Amino acid sequence: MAKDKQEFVTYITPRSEDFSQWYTDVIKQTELCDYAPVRGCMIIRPYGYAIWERIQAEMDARFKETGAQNVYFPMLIPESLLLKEAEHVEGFAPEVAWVTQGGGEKLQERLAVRPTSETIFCSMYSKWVQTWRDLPMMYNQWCSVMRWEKATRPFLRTSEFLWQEGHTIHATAEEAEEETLKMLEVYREVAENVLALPVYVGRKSDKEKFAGARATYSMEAMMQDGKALQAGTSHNFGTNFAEAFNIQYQNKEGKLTYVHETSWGVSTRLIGALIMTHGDERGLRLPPKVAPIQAVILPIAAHKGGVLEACGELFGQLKKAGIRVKLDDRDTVSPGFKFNDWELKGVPLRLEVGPRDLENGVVTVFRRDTLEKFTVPLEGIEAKVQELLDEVQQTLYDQAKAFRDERTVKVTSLTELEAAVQNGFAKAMWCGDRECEDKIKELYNASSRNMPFDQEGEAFGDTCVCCGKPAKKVMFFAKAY
RNA sequence: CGAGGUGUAGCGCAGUUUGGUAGCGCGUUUGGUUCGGGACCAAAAGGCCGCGGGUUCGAAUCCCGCCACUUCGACCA
Repeated sequence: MAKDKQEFVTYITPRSEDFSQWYTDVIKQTELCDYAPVRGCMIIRPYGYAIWERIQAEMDARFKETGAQNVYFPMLIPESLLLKEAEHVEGFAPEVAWVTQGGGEKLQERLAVRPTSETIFCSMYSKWVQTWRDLPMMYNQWCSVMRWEKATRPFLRTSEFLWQEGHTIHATAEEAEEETLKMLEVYREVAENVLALPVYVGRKSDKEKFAGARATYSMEAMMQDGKALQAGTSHNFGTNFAEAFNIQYQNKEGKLTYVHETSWGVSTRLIGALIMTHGDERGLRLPPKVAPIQAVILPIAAHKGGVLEACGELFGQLKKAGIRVKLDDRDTVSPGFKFNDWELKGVPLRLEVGPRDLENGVVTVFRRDTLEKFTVPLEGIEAKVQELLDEVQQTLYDQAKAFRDERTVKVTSLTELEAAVQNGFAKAMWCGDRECEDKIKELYNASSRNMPFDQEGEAFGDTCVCCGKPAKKVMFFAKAY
């Protein structure tokens, strides 16, 4: 035991030095995932999957409240189906993986490994929908999709990724738009209240919208290197797909009418967002509401009498109070190792129980968010832990929001925009022309993110940041993942 | 797909310039002492040096080809 080693030693690359390397280090050391022996694919390991399960649980409960039902559709989509909607094909064709052979025989028609499932949902809608009484139909599926990405990065962009895709059809344009916005709001609420990720919600430009959509809405989060991460999307397709797939119902007047369709999705990318938003020099910091382990109990000098017993009792108390708690009673590693291990893994609270604590009837608590260490009486510990968890949740959100707000800059010239996107978001007035988006991308490698809903209230000028022509749109620009 | 970079023990790397038969740190195994911030001592195990070909008495090292990974661009949840 080296007594002189009092200071915390980091084993990961500092964020400030190389953010990418820091991200890679954190992922590796926390054992969230590993690279698979398959091009661009990753293996999600137990700890990473546990986080995904928490996200799933929170999302799924809300989906059900909105009336969406879970279903499962096939992974393979016949080429003819995929080709039916022109814009959709054009958008996805470059990144589709194909199955051309089965059981040693060449297939008559090749099958796409789904990059997304609109087309196969549509093929079924056309059979299922007869009358206005059948509407709306609201489905969701948890599955994986595959996109043959050129450059991949764990959780942020992999060839295959886990996600949730909701697909709904409605009788009217109004209902479809309402659904699209409602689901975006569900995403925002989970992102901010559960994941502690402050997001900007708004509408995508035509350039950036989903292939085949009439309108795409997104939530955009800011990572600690100032880059934007699209953390969830909700699309309104209008009757685009309905026309291509002939999805019609008989309305109350007995007239055949096209349905209005939506889809919405979030993916394991949210885990990447958690890491890149909350992580620090010691690794991951998980908001208590998504943390698979909210508090870890560490026995100190466990070989001494009474310590393990006290830990076991504390564990039982907290578990009974509904806290996701873990007792780390490994006798193979030192307490110092465990401190670092759980800090790296982002567990919000650490409860140390040693002989000294027992003498005083307290536990030593360490907050992962503020790195504060203090003692708390064993008496009434459940309530105190719950209170601390709530505080950590709030602090992480507040820190992330302060960071984002500070780095979101209103700009009125390209010079200002260039400076702003170096370490955050530029909020600018924009004429709405594709040419200006392209130019900003070309010059500064920044893309349009989305337009806030309250355009009137947010406006701060009337000329385009790029071309100087009249502009009514407020748009966020940023470098993006 | 364009431009770089890297492939050597589970992980991180040195060795390649100037060819001579495989090294370091961490981890792992065994034993002992430890335990309030990544413990210490001792011993041990672990290699198709990315793949294929060539040059050479001899190749991790030189030459040719391929593959994989990776960074930055273009494309994307």
